[in-house]
Amino acid sequence: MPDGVDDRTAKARIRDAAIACFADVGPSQTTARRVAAEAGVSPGLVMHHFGSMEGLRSSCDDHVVETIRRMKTQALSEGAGIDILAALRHADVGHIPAYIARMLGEETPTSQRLIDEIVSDAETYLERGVESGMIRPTDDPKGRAAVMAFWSLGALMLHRHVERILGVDLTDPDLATSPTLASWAAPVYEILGEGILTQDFAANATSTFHAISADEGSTTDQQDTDDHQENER
Amino acid sequence: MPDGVDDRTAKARIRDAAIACFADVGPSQTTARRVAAEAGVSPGLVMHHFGSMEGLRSSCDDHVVETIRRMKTQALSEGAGIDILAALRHADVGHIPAYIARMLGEETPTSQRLIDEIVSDAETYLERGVESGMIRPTDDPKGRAAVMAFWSLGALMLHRHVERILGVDLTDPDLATSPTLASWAAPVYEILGEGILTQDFAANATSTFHAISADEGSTTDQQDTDDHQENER
DNA sequence: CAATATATTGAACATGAGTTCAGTACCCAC
DNA sequence: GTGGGTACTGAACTCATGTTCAATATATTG
Repeated sequence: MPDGVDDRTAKARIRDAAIACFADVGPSQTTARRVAAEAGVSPGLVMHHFGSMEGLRSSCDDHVVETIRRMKTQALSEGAGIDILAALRHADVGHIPAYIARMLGEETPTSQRLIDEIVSDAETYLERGVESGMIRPTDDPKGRAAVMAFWSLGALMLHRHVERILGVDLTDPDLATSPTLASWAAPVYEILGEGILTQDFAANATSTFHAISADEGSTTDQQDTDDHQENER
Repeated sequence: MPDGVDDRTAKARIRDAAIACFADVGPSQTTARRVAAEAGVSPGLVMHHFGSMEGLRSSCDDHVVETIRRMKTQALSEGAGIDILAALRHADVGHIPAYIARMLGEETPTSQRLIDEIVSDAETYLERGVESGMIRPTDDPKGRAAVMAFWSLGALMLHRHVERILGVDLTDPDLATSPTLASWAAPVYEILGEGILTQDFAANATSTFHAISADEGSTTDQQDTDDHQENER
C-alpha cells in the first residue's frame, strides 16, 4: 500500500474485512466485533453502515457477485475454455474465491442465482468449445454443463482438502501460472481428454441408465421440483 | 416402525437426532435444546450423556465414520466400480450422506482422515477397474483418484443445488434405482467414457502443464513446491 | 461562522446459547 | 424393603452475541 494510507472508506473497509472473515473462518465465527476489529473500527459502526449482521452479509454477497460478473465478461472475451472457474482467478480477487466456496454451501436466493448463472455460463463456454473444435458435441449440453460446473464448484468448496492432498490452492489468484497447477490440472485434462472408462463399459452404462429411465418413466412421468424428504422416524 | 415403540436407548436417540439436525439445518442451527426436543428428552440429558455440545458432535462424527467403514467393506466386496459414493448409498443410511456433506466443509481431524480414506479407497476402486478392463490405466493413479474423489464429494456437498437444477437427490439412499439418476449419471458417464476434449486439445493442454511445471522447476528451488509425490509406482 | 448532517464511538441492553446443578424417578443388588 | 447408582428433569447461571443509543467528533453546507 503506497503512502501507508488506506483510502478506502470505512464502509468499504468493513465490507472487505467481513468478506475476509467469512472466507477465512466461516460465517459462524464471523462476529460483528471481529469484523470491526479487523477493519479498525468500533462494533457500532458496523451497525450504523449495514443495519444488521444480515445486512452486512447481504452487502458482501452483492459485492462478490458483482465482482464476479465483472470478471466474467472479461474472461468471456478472452476465451476461458473449459475451466469454469478461470473467471474467478484473475488478479486482485483476494478472498473472493474462498468466500464463494463458503457461500455455495448455503441455500440463499443469492447463492442459488449465482449457481444458476455459473451453470448457464458453463453451457455457453462449452458451446464455444464445440464450435471451435476443442470440445466434443453432446446430446445433453445442459446436463453436461451442469455436471462440469458442479465438479468445479465442488472442488472449490473442498479447496483446503485439495491443497492438503495435492498441494494446489484452487483459490490462488495466480493459479494459472503456478507450478503446482499441474498436479490438479494434469489428471483433470487426462480424464476430460480421453475419459477413464473403456468405450465398451461406458456405452453399456449409458444404455443402462436410458433403460431405467425409460422403464420408470412409463409408470411415473411427473417431474416435481421440490419434493419429499424430512423426518420420518 | 413396528409396535410404535422406539427401542433405541435415549443416548442413541439423541445421537441420531443430532445427526439429523446437523444434516438438515447445519451445525450453526443445531442447538442442544433443538436436539433434545427432536429426541424427546430434556436439554440436560444431552449434557449428561455427551458432556458438551462438542462431545455430541464428536460422537456423531465417530458414529458416521464407523457406519461408512462398515458399508465400505461391504461395497468393496460387491465391486462399486467408479462410483466413489456408492458405498454411502446402501440402504438404511438415513441422514448420513447429508451429514457428510456438511462435515466435509470443515477442517477437523475427523473430516481430514475421512477424506484421506475416501481418496485412498478411490485409488483402490480405480485400480480394480483397471485390472478388470473397465478403466483405462494412467501414469498418475493417485492424482486421478484424488480428482475423481473430490468431484464426487464436491457434488455431494452441493446436493441441494444439484437437486434443484437436475432433479436428482445425490443423498437419496435409493438413488441407484431412482428414475432421476440418469440426468446426473448420463452426462457423468458420457464425460468419463469418452472425455469431452478432442484428442488434439487434450494433448496440447497436458504438455503445456508439463512445460510450466518443468520451467518453474528449473528456475526456482524445487523443494518447497514439490512436497507431494506425483506418481506412486 | 453557524447549523446541520453524517461518521464514529463505547457503553448498555436483550437474547439465546451452552452449561451447571440440585432434585426426582427408576432400577438393581443385598 | 433399602440403599446406591444411573437416568432424567427443568430451572438457573454464565457468557458471547447482535443490537440500541446517547454522546462526540468530523465533515458539509448555507
